[in-house]
Amino acid sequence: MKRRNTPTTEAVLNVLKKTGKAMSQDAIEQKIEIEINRATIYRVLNRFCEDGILHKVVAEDSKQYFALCLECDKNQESIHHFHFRCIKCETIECLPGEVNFSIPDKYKVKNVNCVLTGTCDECS
Amino acid sequence: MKRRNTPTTEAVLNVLKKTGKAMSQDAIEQKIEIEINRATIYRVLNRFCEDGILHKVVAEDSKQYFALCLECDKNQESIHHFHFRCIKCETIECLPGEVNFSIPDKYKVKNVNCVLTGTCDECS
DNA sequence: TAATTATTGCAACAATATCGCATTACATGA
DNA sequence: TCATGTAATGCGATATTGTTGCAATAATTA
Repeated sequence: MKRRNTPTTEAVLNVLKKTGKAMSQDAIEQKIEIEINRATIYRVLNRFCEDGILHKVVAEDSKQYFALCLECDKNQESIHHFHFRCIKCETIECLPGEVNFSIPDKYKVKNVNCVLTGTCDECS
Repeated sequence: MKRRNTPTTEAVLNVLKKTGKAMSQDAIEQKIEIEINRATIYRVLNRFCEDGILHKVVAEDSKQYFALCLECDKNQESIHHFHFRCIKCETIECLPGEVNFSIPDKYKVKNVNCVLTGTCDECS
């Protein structure tokens, strides 16, 4: 299934590039210039995730946030990093540090979802 | 506001003690002997969280999971640990390791939500 | 330019979680 | 033991988030 370039896909990517942060569908819809259906935004976001262009985090507000994969490796085995969610400015940013954990051999970790919540630099 | 002992509160606590894992409202409702309303279970769980008896994690399935605070300190500053969610047996367990992260000074972390997902010891 | 098929919008749906309000029942003091 | 204040509960309604089916649209390419 080959992907197609559409105004929608470009607009979504541009918003994410511009803010440089992880955003929810809702936040994206608000910041975007053109009008895009909610379901479509989700589909675009999920498609980008499949393609390794975006990654998804679920914060403890139970919402999904999507961000550009920068240092993420395209060869699947992405380096998992922490995310910081500021409750004041309501943004989520990817933190540079890698997530380290130790776990018994037999356990197989397929996904890592780490979000720290609090107030960020500017809001503290 | 003084807490009261009710069959509901005891039943919920007992289920969590018995399994020793983090459970969702749904899982608790299924395992419990008596019939308790959904909203009530949520209220009981949230009350226990306020009292520092339980702690809550949100997994990347966007659901809330509640577990007994064992090594959690009652003096608020609880030691944050990783959680492991097995997609096969659909349970979440608290891992012993502490979550270590570094973050710029001005940032203030108020909550840590870390969930690893995959297959556990028994299901691998 | 026509044809193929990925993409979109709309509406409906599912699931999780919360809230208001009337009712019930726990716990305490008399 | 009983009466009373009020925390806890059940019910229904509601909010929010995210997904899906289907028909219509539009991007690619030959």
